[in-house]
Amino acid sequence: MKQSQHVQKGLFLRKQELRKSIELLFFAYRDFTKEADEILSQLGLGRAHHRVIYFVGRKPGMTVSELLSILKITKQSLSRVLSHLLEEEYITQRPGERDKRQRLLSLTPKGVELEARLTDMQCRRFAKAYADQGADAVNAFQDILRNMLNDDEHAELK
Amino acid sequence: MKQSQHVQKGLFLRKQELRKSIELLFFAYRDFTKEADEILSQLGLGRAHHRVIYFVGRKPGMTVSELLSILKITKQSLSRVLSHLLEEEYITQRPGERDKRQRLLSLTPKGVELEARLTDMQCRRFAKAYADQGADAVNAFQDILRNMLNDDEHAELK
DNA sequence: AATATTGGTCAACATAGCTGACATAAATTT
DNA sequence: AAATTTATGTCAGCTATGTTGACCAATATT
Repeated sequence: MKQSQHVQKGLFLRKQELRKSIELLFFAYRDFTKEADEILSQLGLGRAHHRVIYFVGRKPGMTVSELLSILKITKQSLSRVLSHLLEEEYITQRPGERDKRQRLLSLTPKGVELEARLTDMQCRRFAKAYADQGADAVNAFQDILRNMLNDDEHAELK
Repeated sequence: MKQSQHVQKGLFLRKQELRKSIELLFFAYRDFTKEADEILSQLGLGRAHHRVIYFVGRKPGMTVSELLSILKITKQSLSRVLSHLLEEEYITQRPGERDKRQRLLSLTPKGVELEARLTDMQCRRFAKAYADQGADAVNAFQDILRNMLNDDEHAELK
């Protein structure tokens, strides 16, 4: 009986620990995104626009298909956001060289500026969160996040 | 010149590292929530319902105000979700004892069951992510998430 | 020449946020 | 006792971001 109580208590503590992790992730993600969301909303943009600008900024000349497979949203959802970014001249497109159907997407100077502003902001938040931690801690943090990913996807990050 | 190039390169690497963190967080959060979202959508519920069930489950007898201040959404948004959960009998309410205006919220057995199912699932994902890591790593992970929170909020988690 | 791929477009819908205005009941303060 | 604050509800309407399904056009590949 003593033994099973001990096990029970152990499981309970572990469960509490895991619930705390769930909550931390929820609140951390919310606070993390909020700052950028505020800037974006002043510009009449949303988080969906941010994602597009971010990933196009990371890989200029990216195609619509590539973007779709990263974002995992429908063509229609992306199309709405992308047309807006083209109209507002955050993004430019040029036809693919080998395949002329493709639209190779890049940031305009205006897009580069916004991307840098938002990314710098988010990098600063990470830098601050990492500041009092050693290299081992940062690696552990990244490893754990990587472990949370679905195994079958994200080949490039694993 | 050599020196400034070195500094430049250092900054560049650090920036890349921080961008990787941004991406990891984005993908990890997406994969983390997806699993529960699928269950929920089969039941005609969404992530907003999940949050309510989760936090009411964590603290039975919670009031609407408390919930509002945790979730930081508007009364109207919460009201929609909450009425649905009451109708579908995932949640019950009783008037407050000292203050009869309050609605003290609790899970019904049906609500308890769903909460457990979803929380267990998310706990399992964390347990898996923590599995090959030591206690130091787990603590570092949680500390870094805590550092990402806005300082002025989340007194209970800090 | 047939088929597959890349991409766009239209219509309609759902979810989950938001705002503003106003109502009611109960508790607290003056 | 009256006034104010608090906890909550409700109505109407808006926005952002996701969804589905149907269909079209241009271009590549076989």
